[in-house]
Amino acid sequence: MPTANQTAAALLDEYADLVLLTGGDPFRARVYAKAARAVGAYQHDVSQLAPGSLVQIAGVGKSIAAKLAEIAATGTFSELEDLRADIPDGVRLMTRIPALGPRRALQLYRELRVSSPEQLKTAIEAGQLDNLRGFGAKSAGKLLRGIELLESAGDRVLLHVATQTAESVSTAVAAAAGCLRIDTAGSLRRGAETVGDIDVLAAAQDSAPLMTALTRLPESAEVIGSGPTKTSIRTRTGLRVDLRVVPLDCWGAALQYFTGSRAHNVAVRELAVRKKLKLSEYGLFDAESGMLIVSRTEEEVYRRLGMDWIPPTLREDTGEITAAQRGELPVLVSPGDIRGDLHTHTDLTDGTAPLEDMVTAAAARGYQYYAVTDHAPDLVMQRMTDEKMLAQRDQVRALRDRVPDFATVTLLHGTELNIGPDGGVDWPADFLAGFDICVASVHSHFDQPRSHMTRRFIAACENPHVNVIGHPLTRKIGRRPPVDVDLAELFRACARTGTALEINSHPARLDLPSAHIRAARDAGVTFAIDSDAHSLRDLDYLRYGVLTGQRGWLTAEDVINTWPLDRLRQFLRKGR
DNA sequence: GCCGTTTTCGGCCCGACTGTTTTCAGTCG
Repeated sequence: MPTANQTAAALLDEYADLVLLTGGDPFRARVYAKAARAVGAYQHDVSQLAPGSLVQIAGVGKSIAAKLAEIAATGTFSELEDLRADIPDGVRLMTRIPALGPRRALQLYRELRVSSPEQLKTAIEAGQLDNLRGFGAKSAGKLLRGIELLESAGDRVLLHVATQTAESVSTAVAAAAGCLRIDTAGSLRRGAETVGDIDVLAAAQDSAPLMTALTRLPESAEVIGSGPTKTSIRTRTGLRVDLRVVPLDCWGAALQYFTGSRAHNVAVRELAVRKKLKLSEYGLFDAESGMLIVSRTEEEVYRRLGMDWIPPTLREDTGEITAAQRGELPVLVSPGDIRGDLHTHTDLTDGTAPLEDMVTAAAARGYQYYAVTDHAPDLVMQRMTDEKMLAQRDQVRALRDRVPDFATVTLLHGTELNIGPDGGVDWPADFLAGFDICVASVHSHFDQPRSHMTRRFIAACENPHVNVIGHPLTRKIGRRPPVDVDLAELFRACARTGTALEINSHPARLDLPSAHIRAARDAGVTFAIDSDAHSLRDLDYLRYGVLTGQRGWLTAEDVINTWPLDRLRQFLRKGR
């Protein structure tokens, strides 16, 4: 996705927020927020498009097209600057405090001149909210806790952390009396990169025992709210968990609704309205008579709306609804399609488990092939040498011959090369030729300017022994930004040279990110979904990479480690 | 501000919970 699109999307989004904050038309704000999403996900660079082409983007009309053109020319647009002058940036930040929305943030600014979370904290402590209409003692306490939460930052957690919490909550609630069914919904079910809160859906006649099971969890630190259909807690680690309980009869409609995303749901509901129907978490109804039509399964709900069932990982309102209506949804890559892992480490470098243990675990997972790819000498702290690498190769060959232990899994000996500042790698061609597979990754010099970084990656792709570019953007979620590389150029180079891009499955990486995968696939790139395991447990991270690939609309055909070994080997020869 | 298998104007997704007020607005998902 072009960077210019992200910039333009952020400005449109900010404008939508400021419209709400200044008491403007909420429908106008929604239109801008919707246009921001569409621009952010658009495949072409909006700064290079004429207004006539800009209106092709869903949700962009003449007026927003003009603003996009203004952004391309000046980096901003005048209406946004007017609102920015009207209201301090801190007021927008105040709306990120839980329980404080645009209306009351504006009230606080107008009546108390409070314009940041810090100032709000001071004002509450000074008792300035006591005489403010609409604010009571409870509001003050709630806002104070909300400000603390905002200050403690880290408001979203990585996928594996959320998964663990969700599984522990689900186990406890499922054991409550009368729980008929339970599943995780929300962004976790959609396989999003990070999770802000955990949504669990359960079915029961009587919800009370389930709600009690949730609030009495040992990890529950605070009950945020509790009613007959919905209870919310905050865990000791600060993670919010929402439990919704519905009758079994409306399971499908409820699961559809609570899975989201919000953008997807809004689009689906608008579609329902156009068909004279009404969709809620309780079912799909005839709008006029109020008669229930379907509600038991998601498949029925989507079918009755005139489309195929949409996998949760696609539900982001980025074209999946149209594709489902036309019966053109891709058959997504699934965990069962994965025949092997092509990027793993052992304790020869920075892994924690010995070769044989890793191979045993891989065989137990039913893999048909498995590549050992320890680090190469240029990462000096790994202390790799030619001799150590060749000795490992002998060990791998010996294990390969140990029938019947490893008769079912073909072992590949590989390495994870380091892409140096100028695109060179650790070894010359004759030594590289001895490997079955070479992954190559950037591990340093992250701040090179775009043109240099792009040349660096392309040089690696053009190396006839480099098969996979590992964690291409080298970002770490919430900790290290992505490198600045011309992605369109990189994708072209990968397609041209027969080099796959990795989808690194580590939950802190998820790299290549799903936002870029579709564009890469459209450019003819193939992918390797790898665990980059440094321990036995890490092998299981592969499932997060599969979710990421699904979010990028990938089929098994797009992923080289779903291919049979013969076809994979031919790809790894890279035309040599 | 956008959009049309009712429409070029008049709509724009829907419901639960909370706090404060006393019938409802604001916030959230």
